[in-house]
Amino acid sequence: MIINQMGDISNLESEGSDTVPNRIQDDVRALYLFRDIAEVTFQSLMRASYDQSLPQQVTLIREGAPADFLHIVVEGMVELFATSSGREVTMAVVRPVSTFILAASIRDAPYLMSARTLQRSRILLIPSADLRAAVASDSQFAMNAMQELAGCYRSMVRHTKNLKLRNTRERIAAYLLRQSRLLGGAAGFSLPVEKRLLASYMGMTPENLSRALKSLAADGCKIDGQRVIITDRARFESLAELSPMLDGPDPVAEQAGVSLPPPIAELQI
Amino acid sequence: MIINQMGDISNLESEGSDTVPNRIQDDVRALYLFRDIAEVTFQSLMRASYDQSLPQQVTLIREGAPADFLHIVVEGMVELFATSSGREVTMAVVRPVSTFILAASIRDAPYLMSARTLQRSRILLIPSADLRAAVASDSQFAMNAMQELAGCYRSMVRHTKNLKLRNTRERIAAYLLRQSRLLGGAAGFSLPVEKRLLASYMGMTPENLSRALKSLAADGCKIDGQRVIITDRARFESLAELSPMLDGPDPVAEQAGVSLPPPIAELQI
DNA sequence: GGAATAACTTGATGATTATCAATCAAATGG
DNA sequence: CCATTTGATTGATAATCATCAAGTTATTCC
Repeated sequence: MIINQMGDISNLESEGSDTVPNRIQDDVRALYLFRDIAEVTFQSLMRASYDQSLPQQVTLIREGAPADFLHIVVEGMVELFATSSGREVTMAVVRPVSTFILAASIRDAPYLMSARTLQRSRILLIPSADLRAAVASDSQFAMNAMQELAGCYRSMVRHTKNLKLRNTRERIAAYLLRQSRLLGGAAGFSLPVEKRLLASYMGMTPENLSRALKSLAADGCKIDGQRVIITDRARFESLAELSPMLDGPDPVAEQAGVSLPPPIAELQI
Repeated sequence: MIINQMGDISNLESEGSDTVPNRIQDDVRALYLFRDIAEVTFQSLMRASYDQSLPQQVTLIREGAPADFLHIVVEGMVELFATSSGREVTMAVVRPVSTFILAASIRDAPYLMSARTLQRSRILLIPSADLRAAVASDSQFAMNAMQELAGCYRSMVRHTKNLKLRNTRERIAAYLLRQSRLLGGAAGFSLPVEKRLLASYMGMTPENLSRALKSLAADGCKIDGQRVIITDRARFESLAELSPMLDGPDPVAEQAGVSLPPPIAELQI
């Protein structure tokens, strides 16, 4: 295990796969990537993998480093971000149970994003070499990886289109309406991540996000802290102008570590 | 053949695959996607495919339509673009020999981008159903598709990082320096596409591109029409600040229809 | 619980970028 | 070849967005 090269990881608990609990194996098995693959393939991956618990605010991947592991978030929350000359932007936030940086592992190429824990997290690390061997030997696994990567690509295309075709206010409105739709059209929900991450993901400053959110009250959407309430759906929808080509539904975005988590539903009282 | 549904395609010459010339088959065969796949797989795809010649300015794909075909540009030039409420942005420009919209074909999902010819073009259409069947039956083909899609995803991640981490001027400088690097560090070259397309691809208006290009003369890069001359490499490099994580090299971008074409080299006299 | 930290908000200001309008240059099509 | 169209440039202006500098609220951690 070469984790300690990374410097700022301490207190880690790495263990052979025989210690990956069944509960976790079941969760991982349910991921699209592993669906219907041969049991022997899956077991060999589990056996080769490392299960580590990390505190909050630990950098587990630095962009540019060789992609030695496919990562799977089992507990907690991980931010994927990118940096350049001092600036930093959020590229995705990953919640359980999801893989991330599949593409780098498959291509045996350097990571294009960095990753840090936003909470105490439990991460399963599958060595990329084992992953590639498994993909080469199990054609169902190869098909799954192919489908997943095609989906990742399409999610990123959507994200790029959003950035280029909509301005700040439009991006926010569309995002909020998509969140509502993910909950079956719920009028109220809570934002899944801090606003600073949301702002960075959507390509704007926290200040502008704050102002824009406030201004949306006049268009049928009220925000109070983390809570969002769509007060005038018709009005808000006409503002947001959702379109299937920009706004999905996107079946892959959930599990593949390419966007933000789904919203948090209201408690039914 | 259902092409005529598309409305604005006329004068097309669709033909059975027995008429796809060997020269073209050889070019297609050389694409990474088809490398080392079984001859029977390749031949069945060629037999199922349509070879069409299209005039300039023909829309061959509309976003939202089902992805009935994988496209391969054999001659000419094709623009991939996206639209939303009246606005339109260039997502890629594809030159021979390259595939495009592989992800939609593989996923059997709607196209996320539209496509139109920028010149008189020759396009090979491979029915997506045949493509998926071939991928399912030929594991080498599946591996190639998987690798290609991983590369497409990574190219799009790079593009998104560029949009979010750099301002207009920085994006332009980095782009020009990348172009130079593609020609082995050539000081002079020509832009591969019209500036309006370049501007839109990089997420800015033609006016701003024009102004920024002019201003770069003071930083070591002179632009005259389509011609670019890096006059002070050291100075220009320190401005552009290329980084491997944003600027590649990106081995996939070439053949997969996810970015702009390479620059045009100077004639050696 | 209360201090300390971090996140969020708000206002003022400035930089960046888009839009509009006009001109100029280049390419296209009879 | 010339007329027409399309693309590129330039200047003036406006909109958008970022930055800076407070404040305020919320969270975290003894």
